Amino acid sequence: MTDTVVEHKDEDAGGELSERLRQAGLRPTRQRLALATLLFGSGDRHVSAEVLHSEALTAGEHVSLATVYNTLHQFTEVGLLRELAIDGAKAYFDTNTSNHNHFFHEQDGELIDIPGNSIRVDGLPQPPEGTRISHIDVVVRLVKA
Amino acid sequence: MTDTVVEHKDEDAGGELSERLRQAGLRPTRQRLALATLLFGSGDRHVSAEVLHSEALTAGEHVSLATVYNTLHQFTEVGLLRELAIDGAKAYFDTNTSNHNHFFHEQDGELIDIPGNSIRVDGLPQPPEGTRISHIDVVVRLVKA
DNA sequence: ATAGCTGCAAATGCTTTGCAAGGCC
DNA sequence: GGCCTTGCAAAGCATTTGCAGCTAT
Repeated sequence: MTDTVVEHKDEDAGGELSERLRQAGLRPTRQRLALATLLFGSGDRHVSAEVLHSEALTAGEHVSLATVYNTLHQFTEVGLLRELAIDGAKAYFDTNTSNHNHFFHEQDGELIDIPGNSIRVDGLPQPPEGTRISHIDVVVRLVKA
Repeated sequence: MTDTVVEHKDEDAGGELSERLRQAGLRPTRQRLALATLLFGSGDRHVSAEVLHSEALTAGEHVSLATVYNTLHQFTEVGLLRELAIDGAKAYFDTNTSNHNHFFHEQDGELIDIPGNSIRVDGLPQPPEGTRISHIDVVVRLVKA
């Protein structure tokens, strides 16, 4: 009854990630812990399903692509991630769920955070009847100078 | 040699759309005129390929879906349309190419223009070395109140 | 034990492409 | 006539789904 969860080779030493998942109502499975470690282990990140999947494989954790998609959406539902609709073709997920915005380099497809406190948006018209503002996305699109 | 172009039942009476296409370097074919009429005949619009395609069919003009896609992209290249990346799954094209922004109703998928002069964005950080700002997209996401 | 997860492969939905036939200048 | 366009069907991608087997509690 003492050392129940210690078995993985990842950095979730104190079970912090397990706890975080549990509090979100998600079972801390091997796959979810592996993905959570990749996502939250090293500062703010922007990932696509494909990239996260190959990172998991590279890290020696077998996770199917379908599970990566499921997990990204589940994490998004419980507020651990934010989904970004920037590029059309593929979906990006942002580990920084606080209020902030993005530079998007149209040629490279690169995405860079802009701290939430630097940009201010003024002059918003009243939202239409029966709706309220969920949030405001500002994407500053860049091209080569 | 007199009445060469008059044959279509659309509203391009004076051949204005033909001229507009020609000036953009696109031949004014039946299909492109039909789509241009739908797009530019009635104020600012946001359309998906699918919607435009069925409108064309309803209007009695046969246009293949592939041609709708081709045409939307060609119009975008020559600046007649602007492509919007708002929703991930499908691409929207905006007939209003001037500087303005959008309300997006996340539940309905509805898109509403915000006049370009009402919103002001302050506090933009310097763009990264070697890049310049192409444009800034502001999407105000709405949910049911 | 059992409700929840995962993996595989098939299916889906939007978009693009290849290529032969047709249309505009 | 010659090059641009179109249409069809097939191919392509990212993503989702169905379902049998596995796992955390």
